[in-house]
Amino acid sequence: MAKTSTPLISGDKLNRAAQNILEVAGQLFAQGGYDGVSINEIASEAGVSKANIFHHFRSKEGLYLAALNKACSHSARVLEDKPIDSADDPSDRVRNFLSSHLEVLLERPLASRLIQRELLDGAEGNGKQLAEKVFADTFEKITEMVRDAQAQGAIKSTVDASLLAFLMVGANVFFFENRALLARLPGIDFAGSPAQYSETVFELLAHGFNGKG
Amino acid sequence: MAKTSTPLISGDKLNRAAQNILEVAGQLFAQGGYDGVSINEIASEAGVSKANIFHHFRSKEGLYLAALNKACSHSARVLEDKPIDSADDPSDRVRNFLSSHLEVLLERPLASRLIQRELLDGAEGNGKQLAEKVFADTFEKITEMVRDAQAQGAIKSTVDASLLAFLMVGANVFFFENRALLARLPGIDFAGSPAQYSETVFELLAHGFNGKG
DNA sequence: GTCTATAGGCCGATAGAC
DNA sequence: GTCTATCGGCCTATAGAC
Repeated sequence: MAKTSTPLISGDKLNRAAQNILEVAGQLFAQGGYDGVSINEIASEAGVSKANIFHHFRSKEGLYLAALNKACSHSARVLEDKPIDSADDPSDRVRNFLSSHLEVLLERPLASRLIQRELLDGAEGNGKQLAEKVFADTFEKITEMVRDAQAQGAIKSTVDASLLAFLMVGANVFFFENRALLARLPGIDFAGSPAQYSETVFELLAHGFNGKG
Repeated sequence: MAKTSTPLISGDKLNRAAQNILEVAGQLFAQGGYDGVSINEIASEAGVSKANIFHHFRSKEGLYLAALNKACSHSARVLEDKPIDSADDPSDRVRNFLSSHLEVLLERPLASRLIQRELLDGAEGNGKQLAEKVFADTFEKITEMVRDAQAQGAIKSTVDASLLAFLMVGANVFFFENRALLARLPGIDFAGSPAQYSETVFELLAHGFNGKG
């Protein structure tokens, strides 16, 4: 269990005004994307002048990176704190991961969205590297958990651990990104309840759809 | 099998120059998003003047909608044509869907990306409705396929058909969106081969990870 | 640290010649 | 149908008073 805890330094020693700007910027960037939000809007929403923003942050890109950095720090820290390994049964650890991970995504939806957005359409550069590190770390952690479960005989050794990890993360992210649309479609039982979704996904992944059960 | 074939009229009666503009615009919008691409860039890339674009298309938004419409038409038509139902074994139909759907996504990656982008960050409006219709139709079609397979005893009746459909679409979309990053991560066998990915996902979904197999 | 004022540039969209 | 030239507006970023 190597601990490569690159700190992903957040804006911790910023004063109240700067923190406020960062907070507002994070929300707006998450909703509108980098190009879709102007410094004017952020200034207006934060109740400060445009020049004040440029006093606290080098440039629009600097502000964006600071907001993304904050979101990534939060996401990494929360996943680190979640006691996934607390359960004794390795199968329960997988079950717990599925629900915990989805809860983390839903807990701070705008931070999650900011990271997802950067992964999907961010230009190559500092921002994308940050977001990709969050993705890779999450992915690595869950892959490791699957391998442990395989070593203990709770998961078939024939299953590709990274594939199962990828499917689990994907199932959660896909639910997170499409939950609004899902709720509008008719006849979807799991749309409104993340906990129910997690449990049903676990059952399906565990036992498969094959047969007449 | 109700056939609600709303045509999603594409720019079929456009002349060569306009088609060219539409093609270029579709590519650039897919890569950069609506706000990330200017009419100047499209004009330059297409080899025409900016005024010419406004001659053929009412506005920037009109051009964007035409490009999105074209992508949606393609996506809907291809899914309609794919002979998913050709297999006799309902289990094979599910297997075929997984690989066919992923192939469709990868066949025209920019069109797929344009639709995905609109689903994720598009403002409420005509564009989002178009993209959501494509999503909903795909989702409905595959749900129906799962229900058929259940009726024939190939899939457990206890499985939630819409959940399985959602997981299958999600597994493919998540692979499509993250394939570049996936290829950069170490130790991922399925990253470079969509066919292998589809097959492995099918096996896992069919039999589950439970047990010592 | 916070503000007003403004520089300088690119934007979407239009006018009008050919 | 295609162009050049241009308009008014909004953008990021800076200057300088307080």
